[in-house]
Order: sequence, then structure tokens, then C-alpha cells
Amino acid sequence: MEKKDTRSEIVRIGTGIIYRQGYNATGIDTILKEAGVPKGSFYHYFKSKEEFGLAVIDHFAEGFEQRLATFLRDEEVTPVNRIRNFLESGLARVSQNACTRGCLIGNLGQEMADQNERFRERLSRIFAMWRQHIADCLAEAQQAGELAGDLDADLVAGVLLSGWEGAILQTKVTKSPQPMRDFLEVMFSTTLRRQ
Amino acid sequence: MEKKDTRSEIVRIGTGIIYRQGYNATGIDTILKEAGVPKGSFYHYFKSKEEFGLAVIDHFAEGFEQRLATFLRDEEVTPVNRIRNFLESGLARVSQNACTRGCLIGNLGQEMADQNERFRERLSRIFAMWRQHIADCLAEAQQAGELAGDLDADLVAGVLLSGWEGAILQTKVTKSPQPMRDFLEVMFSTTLRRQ
DNA sequence: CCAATATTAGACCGGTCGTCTAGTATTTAG
DNA sequence: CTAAATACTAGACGACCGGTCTAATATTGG
Repeated sequence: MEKKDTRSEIVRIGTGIIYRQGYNATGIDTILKEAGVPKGSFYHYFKSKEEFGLAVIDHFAEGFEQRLATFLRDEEVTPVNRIRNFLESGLARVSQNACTRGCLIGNLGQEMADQNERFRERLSRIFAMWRQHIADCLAEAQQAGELAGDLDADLVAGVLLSGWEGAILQTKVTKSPQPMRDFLEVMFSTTLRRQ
Repeated sequence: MEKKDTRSEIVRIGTGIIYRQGYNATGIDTILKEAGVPKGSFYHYFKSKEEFGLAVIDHFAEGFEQRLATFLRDEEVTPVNRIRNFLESGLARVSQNACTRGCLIGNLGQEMADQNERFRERLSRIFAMWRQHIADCLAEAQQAGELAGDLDADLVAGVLLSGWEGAILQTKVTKSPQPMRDFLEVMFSTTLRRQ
């Protein structure tokens, strides 16, 4: 299928560039040039830049979802440590990128939430899914006696997610992975400690 | 001083617009039109859009700094509750704005950190100052026996700040103040509880 | 071979930033 | 008080880049 190939190539390349530069700062020409696709083709595959942006979000979320599931279903590790492993893998990734980029969904949330309702809705749904995955894992931890049963798993999952996004932002701004490390340490030694 | 008046009017109006729309999405014409200042004046007062952006950051940080200091030096309240009051006043503000805008410094951090080193540095310094204020207040809480002495005040201050920024982002994306409320509840009932 | 579809090419319009020339007000100096 | 220097305003302008569209070309299937 030529069609799908070119289309997903544009999405793949575009995801990387938008990850680095943001949505508004990224021109279509830039993406097409890097993808080696002529400009005229773009509007054959996408109705508008907005439609393309949504496709980028979906593409990224799909990959992320898989990564998250792989970690959180790792039966070889206790539930709380699955979350820890996942977060630490994220920390390693950000460090590898010299503390740039951060999280694409968080970036677009910050940039687009007040600007485009369709983006906002989609991003919100993605965050809700992530949160649900984490909450399930925390509930499992409670059943296994790894975590105090009186905690509200859903509540804590939300705080874990938002706190993590905030730590990623700090890491970007300070250009140091320390904020992410600090968040891990405080979270796992206070809120998520076995008690 | 006519000079200062026009200049600070441009900055004042510009701060509001950039707060709402972000830096890249805001054109100079838009600001000048709303301020009722002709375009020719802009480049008399600012060398470039970048210089202007930095002035906006400084202007905002100045106002914020004062608000923060007012709360954290309120002798009528215990140190931990000063922080709580401050965060709750922020929550009230965001709610009033229908959960839009968030925090200007956080917004610009997300948008500009990877794009402009001068912006990044300035924003990073501002975050560091805020963090220091919070850490001082936490240390005071420890001396007053309001908080466990074995906590690392600086560490917790950083997590509080980054977590708060993350909660603001979630609030923007979900269009609900719940993430900010949840963060408050979890923070003050686990990490910051008297123990 | 023809018709329907997939793809490309590049013109187009509108908006951006930053500059520039002219003109007007205000201050300073003799 | 006048004259010269400075501060500020006015808005047209150019160069550029954004997203979108129409027309031409290639490809496919019947």
C-alpha cells in the first residue's frame, strides 16, 4: 500500500519534529522536506494541519500505551515496582535526550488546551487512560498488601501522573534530571511507601 | 515619565495576551492594537520580540514574587498553612479563569525551554527562587515542630513546586480543578503531614 | 484504451516580524 | 526665548513563511 506508507511516514517524521518544536512552531514544509515528500501531497492525505496534528497524537499515544502496558503487566515484579520501573525508564529516556522534549502529550496539553478544543479533548482522554492503568496497578498493590488499603488508588494515580508531568517540565526548564529523580524519591518514600 | 508609561503598558497588555495564547502564537500587532499603541513605537522601546518576551517574564515574576512573599510571611498562620493558603488561592484563581491559562512561567517553560536558551535560563532562575521561598518556609515549619525534621526541605519544596505545576497542567487539559484539589489533598495528608 | 482514482506541482492569499523614512512632541542649552 | 538635540509616533514596506487550493500528471482497474 503506497498510500498508507507515505501517510504514516509523514506522521512518523512529524511526530518527531512536533515533539522537538511544538505544534505551532512546526511548519508543514519542514516536515515534508525532512520526509522527502512534496508539499502538494500533504493535503491529499490530511484534510488540514489540525487533522494531521490529531493523527500525530494518536500515533504517539498508541506507541506509549504499549510501552506502559508492557511495564505494568510485568508479573516478575511487584505492582509498585512496576510503576517505579516505568518511571525510571522514562527518566532514562529524558536523560538521553539531554533533558529536552519532555512528554509529547504534556507539551501539547500545555500548548493547545486553551487553543483547540479537539486537541484538548483527545489529550484529556489519553491522560485519563494512563491514569486508569496506574490506578489499576495501585489497586493490585493494595490487594497484595504492598500498599495501605485506605489510600484512594484513583486519587493517588492522578497525583502520580500530574506530578510526573510537572517533574518532566522542571527537568526541561532546568536542563537537569534532578527534578524527576527528586519526585521519584519523595513519592516512593512517602505517599507510596508500604505502611 | 511618558516613556515608562507606554513601555509598561505594552508589557502589561502583552503579558495578558501571551498568558492566554502563548509566545509564538502572539503577534506584535495584536498586542499593539489592544494597547492602542502604534506599531512604530514598539521597536523604539524593545530591540526585538525576544527582548520584549523577556520583559514580560520579568514583569510577571515581579508581581508573582510579591504575592508569594505576602502569603509565606503571614505570621498569623503556621508555616505549612501559609503554603496551603497560597496554593488554595492559586486554585481559586484558576477556577475563576474556567481552568484556562494555568501558570505563565510554566506555560513558557514548556513552550520555550527547548527553543530559546535565554528564555530557559530566566524561567529556570524564577523557578529556583520560588522553590527557595517554599524551602525556607518548610524549614521554618520544621523548627516549629510542625513538620518532621528528617525531611529534606529543599527536596520537598522542589517536588511541591513541580507537582503543583503538573496539577495546573492537568487542570487545564481536563478543564476541571479536581487535579489541583487532589494534589493538595495527597500532599498535605501524606508528604507534609505532621508526623 | 478509457475512466476513475491517487498523487504531485506550485501558485496563492494572508499574516508575520522587523525595518525604514517622515513627521511630531519634548527636553536641553546657550 | 530660541534653536538644536533628543524622544517618540506614524504607518507603509519588504521579505518571508504559513496553510490552502486548483490544475496537471501518474497510476490503476475494468
